[in-house]
Amino acid sequence: MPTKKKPTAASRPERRTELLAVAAQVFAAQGYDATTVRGIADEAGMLAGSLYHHFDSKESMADEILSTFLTGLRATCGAVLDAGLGPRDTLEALVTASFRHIGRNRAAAAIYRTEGAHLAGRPGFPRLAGVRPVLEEALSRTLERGAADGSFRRDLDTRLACRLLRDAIWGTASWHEPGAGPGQDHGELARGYLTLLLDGLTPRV
Amino acid sequence: MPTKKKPTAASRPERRTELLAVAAQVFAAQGYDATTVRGIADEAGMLAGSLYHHFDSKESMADEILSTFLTGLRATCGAVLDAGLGPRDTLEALVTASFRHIGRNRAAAAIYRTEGAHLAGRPGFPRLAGVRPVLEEALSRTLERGAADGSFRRDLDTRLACRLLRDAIWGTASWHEPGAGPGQDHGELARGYLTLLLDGLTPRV
Amino acid sequence: MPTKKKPTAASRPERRTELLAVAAQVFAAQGYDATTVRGIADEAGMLAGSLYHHFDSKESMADEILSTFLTGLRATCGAVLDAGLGPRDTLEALVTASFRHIGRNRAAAAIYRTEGAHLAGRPGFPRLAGVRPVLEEALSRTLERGAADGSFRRDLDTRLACRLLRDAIWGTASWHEPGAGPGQDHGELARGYLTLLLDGLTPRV
Amino acid sequence: MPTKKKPTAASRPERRTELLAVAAQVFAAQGYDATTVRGIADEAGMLAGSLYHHFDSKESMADEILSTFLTGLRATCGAVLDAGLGPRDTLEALVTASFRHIGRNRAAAAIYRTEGAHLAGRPGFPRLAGVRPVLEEALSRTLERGAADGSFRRDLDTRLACRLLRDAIWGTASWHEPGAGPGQDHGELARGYLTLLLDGLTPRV
DNA sequence: CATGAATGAGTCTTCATTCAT
DNA sequence: TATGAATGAAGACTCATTCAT
Repeated sequence: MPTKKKPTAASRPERRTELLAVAAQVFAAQGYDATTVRGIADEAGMLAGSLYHHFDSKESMADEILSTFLTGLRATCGAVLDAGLGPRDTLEALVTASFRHIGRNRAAAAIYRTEGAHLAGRPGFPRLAGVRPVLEEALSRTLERGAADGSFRRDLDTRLACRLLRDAIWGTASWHEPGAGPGQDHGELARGYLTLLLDGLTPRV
Repeated sequence: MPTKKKPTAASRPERRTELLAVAAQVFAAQGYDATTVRGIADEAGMLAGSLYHHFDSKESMADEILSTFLTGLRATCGAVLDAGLGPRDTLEALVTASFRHIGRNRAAAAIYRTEGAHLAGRPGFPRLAGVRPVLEEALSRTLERGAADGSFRRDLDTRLACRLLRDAIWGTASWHEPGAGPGQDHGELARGYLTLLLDGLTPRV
Repeated sequence: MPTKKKPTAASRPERRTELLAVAAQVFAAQGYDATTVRGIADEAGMLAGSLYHHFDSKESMADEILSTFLTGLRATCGAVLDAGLGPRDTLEALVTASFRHIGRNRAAAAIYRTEGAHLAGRPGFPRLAGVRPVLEEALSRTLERGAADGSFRRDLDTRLACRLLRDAIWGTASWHEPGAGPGQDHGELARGYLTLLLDGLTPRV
Repeated sequence: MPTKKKPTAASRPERRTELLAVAAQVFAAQGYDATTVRGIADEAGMLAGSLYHHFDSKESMADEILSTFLTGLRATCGAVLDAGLGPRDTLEALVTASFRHIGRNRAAAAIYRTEGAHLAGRPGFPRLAGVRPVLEEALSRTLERGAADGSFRRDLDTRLACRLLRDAIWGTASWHEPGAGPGQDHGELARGYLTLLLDGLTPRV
């Protein structure tokens, strides 16, 4: 029987995704530990026990939310790095793409930013445990490349700059303004940030 | 009667402070909700129940840790703003002082950064509820002043810059490297960050 | 939406009632504070935590037991007063009906008699807090009416007589003889008491 | 060494008595189980631990309060019975003396009435465990004697009458009116009650 | 005698999870 | 798939009691 699926994951992938979106929202709003399975179920219009027809556990929900988000981020960063652009353009593309990915997965990003470190250390988050900080690595490599070839200041403290960029990018995940439009901002935001940052990174004329 | 102490809040202030330091460490390492009172007590070398001789509740411990930290930060920022420096020097001083305060209260800062938003919304954190984002306000005001008087670029997007600075500063709270020396770094770190940032903020020659 | 039930107050009313009966028995036997939730659960053949599927708290159980009992007593007294009988017949009916109600709810009555006053003062017993002493009021009114119209001695100290009656009636709640048959006694008991009491209240021939 | 006393009872009997009076008040007001040792200590102006210089345990305090009260009641009843009065006078004397004793030890009486039955069943109340219901026995004997010799109605249901008297007497322990004068009432009260009761008990002319 | 810090047992309550219907 | 009753393991908190100072 080729249709044999995992025991508990027996629901339409459609429904799964819906439920994960709800769960992500609740996790982001209250924190993973403060979120009860019943809280998620309430929000989804069902009873707590019913969630277990779709997921193995509360942990597995969060693990899936986060690893899906991170897989997407990895793909995004990988595509940018593989595009063969120069350091400056690569940096721009990384920032822009990150903003977009975070903006499109606000809840997951918020969970990851605030609780990723704690959760990764726990058993029950296997997919989260081994994850490398992709974005940070991409930034680091790009900055070093640019500092070496003169795209950026030669005396740039790349480790510091990397952290600054990283924190700036992830910081946006916390701007919980749900009122803000979902999509179009990311572009402007990224450009604004880049203006601020690049003018500090680029060597003077 | 100033000598009348609350029943539980008694105990010599010395011990209180010690215990709060321990608690802060554990909260920072595991997250507030994942931390058990027994975990704190273990670390402090006593039994869980004994903590209640010094504190009213787990919540009150966290509330006190965070509000003490924030009160200090407010004082720090206030002193800088009151010094009557120009926008650029004020900004430098704010960043330096913040780094120092965060560096000296690493655990509290980490808790605040990762869980402040969640915790402030809960009952049981009265002192945290009404707190204004002091640092952010100080940064915002300083940036606007500098943009107006030409200390910074006149076309500066102050809101964006404020957020960038804020996220950069708070980001350091997460750099958990306990190996890093506790004291001397903050100065260099602040200077390094300022170099990166100011060169982007200052108008071109 | 009348079908919207409180989350915990759900469960079929049948089971609720059963559990409350068990709880009442245990409360009556050991006292409210000395009763542990686990003790009730043991008696009900379930685990302590499972009780919280039916009730919000230990307090709410006792509150419901007592307020249900008192509501019934109020209805009983009200019906008697509304029957339009003369003072003497009203008094007889009040005593008889009270005995019956107490006899049919022995456990609740015992709890109320011994702990009602203490519990009503605590938070967590909202339904008990505002309750008027219905039976006492009914007795008082009837005695005064009878003293005025000559059904009882004109020089009757109604306040004293009211208390005597009240204490006599409630006293039966303590006669915990579980061996005594549940039903038929109340009638005889009430008649016996009335003989004792009325011959003292009725004017001499 | 003839001055060797019990280990913990090492305080002036004076102080002991004071503290027991405080304890009785608190027990009566809140119930034995709901009363904390610290609550008693607060009321006594000392710390919880300090009470253990005077008493072995919370249980021993209550046990002493109750057994002292009951010993006094036994003596009182005994004296009345030994006076060699007729049934009617004996009954009057019993009621009057009981009222007085209860009125002078309001708190202890209230504790006994509401919690005596529960507490006597627990270990830790040795002096309370074996106690006979002296008052009830005295009443019962007197009623039977009177029914036999014609002092009371010959067809009197002595068991019922005994209970009625008992409940009426103990009922006064609950009349918590702390405003009411402490002493002089008991006489009037007893006389009032006796009027009510005796006119029902005495055979008709 | 009194203090106050600490103990250790126990209580109520929560919650993720299971499972028969 | 969904329900709702039940489980069992924990967790926060309380409190009688002890003891060194």
